Order: sequence, then structure tokens, then C-alpha cells
Amino acid sequence: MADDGTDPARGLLFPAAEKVQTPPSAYARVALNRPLRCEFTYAVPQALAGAVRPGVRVAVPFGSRRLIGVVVALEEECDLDGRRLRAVGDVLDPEPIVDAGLLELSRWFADYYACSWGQALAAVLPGSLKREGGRRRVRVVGVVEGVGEAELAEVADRYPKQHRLLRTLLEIGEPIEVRAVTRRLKISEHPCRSLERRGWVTIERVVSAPDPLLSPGPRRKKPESLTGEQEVAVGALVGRLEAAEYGTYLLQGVTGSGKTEVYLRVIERALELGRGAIVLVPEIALTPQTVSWFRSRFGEVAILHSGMTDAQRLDMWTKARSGQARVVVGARSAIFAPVPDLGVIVVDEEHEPSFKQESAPRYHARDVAVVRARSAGALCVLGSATPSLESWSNAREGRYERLALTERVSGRSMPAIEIVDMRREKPDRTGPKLFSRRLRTLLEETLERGKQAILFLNRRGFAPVLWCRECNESVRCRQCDVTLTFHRRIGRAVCHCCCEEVAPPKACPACTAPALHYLGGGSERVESALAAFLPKARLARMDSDTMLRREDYERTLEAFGKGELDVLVGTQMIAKGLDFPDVVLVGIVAADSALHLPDFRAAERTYQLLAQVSGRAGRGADEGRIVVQTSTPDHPAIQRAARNDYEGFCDQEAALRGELGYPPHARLIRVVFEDEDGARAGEAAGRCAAGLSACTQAHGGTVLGPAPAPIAMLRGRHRRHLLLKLPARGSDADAAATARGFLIRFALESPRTRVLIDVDPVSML
DNA sequence: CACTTGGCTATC
DNA sequence: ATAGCCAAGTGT
Repeated sequence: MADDGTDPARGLLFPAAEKVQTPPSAYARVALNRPLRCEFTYAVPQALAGAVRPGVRVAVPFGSRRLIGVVVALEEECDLDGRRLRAVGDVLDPEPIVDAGLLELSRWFADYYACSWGQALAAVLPGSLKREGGRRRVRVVGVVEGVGEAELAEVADRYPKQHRLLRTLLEIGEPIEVRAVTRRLKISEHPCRSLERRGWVTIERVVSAPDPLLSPGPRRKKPESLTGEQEVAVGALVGRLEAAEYGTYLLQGVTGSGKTEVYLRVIERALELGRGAIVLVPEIALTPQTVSWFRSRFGEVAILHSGMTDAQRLDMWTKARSGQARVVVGARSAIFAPVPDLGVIVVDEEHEPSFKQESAPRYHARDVAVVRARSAGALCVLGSATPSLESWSNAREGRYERLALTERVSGRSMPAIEIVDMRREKPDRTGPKLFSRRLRTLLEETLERGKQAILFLNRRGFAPVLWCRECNESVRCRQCDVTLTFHRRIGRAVCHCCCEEVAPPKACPACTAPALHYLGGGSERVESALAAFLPKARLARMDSDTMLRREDYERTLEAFGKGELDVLVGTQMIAKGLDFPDVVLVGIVAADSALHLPDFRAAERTYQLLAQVSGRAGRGADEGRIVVQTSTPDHPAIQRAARNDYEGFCDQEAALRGELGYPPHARLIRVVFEDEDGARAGEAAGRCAAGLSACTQAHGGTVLGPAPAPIAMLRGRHRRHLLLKLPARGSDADAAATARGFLIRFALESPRTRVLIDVDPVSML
């Protein structure tokens, strides 16, 4: 490479002005948001000597571009060949934006989750800090007045993406952020632009709307007294907090036992001691109500969640860092909030899979919380009615301390759970068996008494399978290895992986037999069957198809709360946190739908879901009833859930996992290989499996697979995966390090095949 | 024989 | 990731 900047071909790319002329005052190690697993050294010019410090962002020349990175260290010496060295361009922050603690945490994070330090820091910093320039205004897209069905029909066949987009925009009925709608539909911005060119929509830059979570919500009054169990829990936690030393506690409390009040008291004490707090809740539970609980007790609270604009996140980040807000409440990424003198981290519903990020870097916020608490000398409280088996076992083995809340604040007992064996129900002539006789009776009874019911089903759409009786084939996505789900309201068959949709074929695409059968049921079908069976009932369906905006969600819940609705039908969305005293019946339409997933955690998930949904009933004066419909009534997860026996379930499940060598008895690293060329994916997977096996065998590692991934094709790419099992802990701490090192090299050396490394995977699809 | 396309390499 | 380079492919 030309080293003097005079090479005419390179003059532009490597301007002389940048050349290191005077001897540098020092050398800066800079982490860049690239998947390159190393940091880069730059010379610090004399002029910037005081300004370049660990934790500040700098702009640096990188190849022919200019990138933003974070200084992670300063060095006196540099063993790099002087001719390759380039100089730091600009310093972007007057003060370090990442403090020493977060810098250290991000380094551990990069190592543990096998990503670069720069990528880890990119996950830590709010979006606007990663880009040069800072705040941005958001672009919103809205449909032009008068555009409707005619225009929709015009693009229906030729331009499927524009069609979906326009339809969604018409449904939403008001301008929406471009980023939000493209993310939801899994499309690029291009269709937006095309619609704009047609003059059907307008895209405007606006100052971002205020976050609805920031508006005042209902207050929560501080209870005069705690239950005995709450007292014990608060006492233990506060004791540890006052000792100012690290400790992780598993707060295992049944629904309605007042876990939140325990969190609030501990945080209160932390604030009195002059320390800060982070509260992590699942994204879906981050409602104005939750937020206002904290705000009404602690005043200024910083909120962080994925739906915020960069400017809003930056604002919250600043509030936390300056100490203006000592409490941060947020979803997954709030674990990185820069709270000075952190006293306590609470992870509510710690078993929730949403704490695991399913895109790179694939971290688990609960695990990061424990590590951060340890390095900050803080208290970590993991709360759940049904802890993950990992946390449960950590508590059993004494790594966490367990605190139990077994009684409800109201003093009521847990609602009764009835199991209904759907194999004994007569087939329904008009469709699949959705409601048992028992559930029908109870629904009618509930309505007669003027009470409310909730029906839960873990699947949206009308029918998940379009099946041909002649050839036993079903309609599949062209891009993904999954069946298309029929959505009746829009009259389309939709792929739930890539969001692509087609008009439902009239005849079987495989054998041209004339009729396809609509098998199974989703929330849309449950709603319509319910409407047919209870014509007078006032129904609402809550799933991601009907709840397009946050306001829809809140409005529906408000209506339900006021008694303007009788039955709520919904998916996941209604499983959590809903607290309505008039709900006396909860029906779980298909309890085993999650049980057959190819995932070793299927039973655990099923139990957790049943417990969670059941918790929606019997919150008022009336006794609640739960009906669980299943075709596998003898399954341990269902049996134990009906008896409210989580301990028994965990014992049994932990033993089973031990036999099979799954977590919590082992640690897993999952590797996925994606390639348009199936043979090449297979070849890479095979080579990787052999290599991994060779380098981890001595440490007790075993490789399962490779095998086709459960979703064997996604958006046109073939997928294979393998699972590396490692001893859970102890003597071979470096087994995982060896494996990660190998995988990083392997990924780098296989540029044609995309290699995804998932440490401690949660989803196996 | 000019000009696109694909694979490979380095990025301080 | 991604720009930039060389090598092989493609149409005139």
C-alpha cells in the first residue's frame, strides 16, 4: 500500500492531511460496529491529546470510509507497522459517553455472545449515538384523501408489497412512522416510495410524537401493610442492599401475590441510600399502567423501549446518566441504561423468552442483568410465578437465594382448573372442534350472570393449514418451509415467517384437486365461531392483526374494563398482566398447541403459559374458573399446571433434562447455516460440526446434528443447524471459549454461507 | 476487445 | 459489513 499518500490512484482515499505527521501523543484502541472480531489502533494527534479518552466516540477513517467508533483503551506504544497507522479524525463527545463499568460489561458481552466489541457497544448505545449528527426527525407515511379500494385493486396482482402496504395503511387510517410499518410488514422502504410516486401516499418528516407511555396513567396506592411473606422478602432484599454487596434473588410469587410491591419497596430503599435502579419488564408488559406505578412512587422515571425514536431514547439515556432520573424502567435493552451507582436490578417475569434478543447480538437480558449486578456490586431480583428452569435450578443449587410468595394478597385461593379431553368431544360439522360442551356451558353461564370471559389461543389467523385430501399436501410459502395461514378478513393466505401473502388457491397446487380444506383454527376462527354460537355477546379479538396501534390495544382493554365487552378472544397479547375483577372464566382453547414444537422447552413453556393465562381469572370477589382444552390431558405440564404444582413439575422436568443433557444441566450453543444453495449449507454445517466436535470433545462437549433446522427454508435460504452441548459449569470454563473461538473463525472463513452463532439459545426454530 | 459479474481480501 | 481489486464470463 502507498504509505505517503502521494499515489495518484489512492490520493483521494488516503488523503495526505490524514497522514500521521508529528509523532502521535498516544495510540487509541477503537471498537467499530463491524463483525470483525478485533479493535483497531489509531494515532492520537497532539491536538486531540486530552480529548481522546476511553468511552468517548470518535470518527475514524476506515478503508475508504469514515466510521464512528468508541475508544476502548489508550496505549503508549504501538507495535503496528507505522505505515498502516492512521489518525483519529474527530472526537464526538466532550465527556466519555460509556463509563468504565459499561465498557467492561460490553467487553464481557462481546466475548460471551461471540460478537465484536464494537457490535456489543452498538447494542449498548441508543441508536442516535451510533450515527454521526445525533438527532433525527422521523418520517411518517399517510394515505392521500380519497385513495381506497380502487387503487388497492390496481396494485393487487402486480405489486404485492405495495398492495400489502397500502392495505395496512388504509386499515390503520392515520399516518404512521415509516420505520414502524416497514418493520411490521418485513419489507424495505421501497414500496413506500413507489406508492408516493403514484401520488397515493405522502411521506413527511415530522418531529416525533410524544411517547404515550409518558402520559400520566392510573396511580397505584401504596398499601398500608404487607403480607407476612412480602415482609420477609423485602427484609431479606433490603438487608443485602444495605450491605452494598452483590446478590441474586429469585422471587417466586404466584400471580396476585404482590411481587410488584416488593420491587417498589426495595427500589425505594435503594433511592434512600442514594443508589439507582433498573427495572426490566417484557416488552408487552410495558404499558402506561405499569409505568405509572413506578412514576407515581418515584417521580422522575426514565423509560426505554423498542418503539421509541432515537431522539426519545437519547433523551432517556441522558436523564439516566445525569442522575435526573434514578429509576429506569424498560424492556430488554434497558439493561444497558447508564445508571450511576446502580443499587438494584429487577427483572420481572424473568422466564419470558422476550428477554432474549433474536437478532445479533443474541443476548439474554436476564443473564446480562446478573453479570452487571455482580460487577456493580448491586442487588439483582429475578421475579416470576413460574421461573425458568435455569433460574429455578440456580436457586436450588444455592447460586441464587430463593424468596417465595405463596399466598395472594387478596387472600383468595388460586382458581380451579378443569382439564377437558378434546378427544372425547364429538366432531363439529361446521369446522374443527374449537369449544367443548363444558366450555360452551360455562360461557353461556358467565354471560347470563353478566360476568366476563377470556378465551386464549396461541395462534392468529383463521386456519393455519390449507390441506388437500386427495394428495395430502398443504399450501406452502414459496420462500419458507411453512404452511400458509388463511386470514379470512383479508381473504389471503399469509406466511407467518416472511409476511408474504397470496390469494388462496381454489384448487390444490400440487395435484389440482378442486377443493382445499381449511384445517385447524386460529384466533380469527375462534372469534367467528364464538359470534355464531353466542350472537348476543359483545366480543373483541386482540391479536397483532387487529391491534395495529398501541392505542387500539389500550382502547380495547379500557372498553373491556368498563364492561362494554363480554368476551375477549386473543393470543399471547392477553396472557399477561390483565387484571379485571369481573373475569370469572378463562378458556384455553388448545393447551397443547405449543407442546408439539420441536423444542426441549416446549413443556416448560406450556406450563408457564397455562399458569399465566389462568392468572387472569378470579381477580375480583367471584371465584374464577379455568377450562383447559387439550388432546393430551395426561401430559405432565398440563397435569401439574391443573394442580398448581410448579415445584413438582420442575423436579420432574429437571430430571428429564438431565437425562437428555439439556439446560440447565448443560449449556448450549446453537449454530445455524443459511445459504441459497442447500448443498453448500449442508457442507458448511458438516465441516463445522466435525471441527467443533474435535476441539471440544476433550472438554466434554458434544455436537448434535447437523440437521435441517425446524424451519428448513426461510426467505429463499436453506437452513441447517447444529447444537453444541457443553458442561454447565465448573472445571471446563474454557470449553465455551474454545468453541466460540472456533466458531468465530469458522464464520469468518465461510463468507458464502451465513453462520449464526446463538449462545444459550431460547428459540430452536 | 470493452464491459459487466463473481469471488477474495483487507479494513488500524 | 463492505469497498476495491483481479479473473473469468458475455456480448459486439
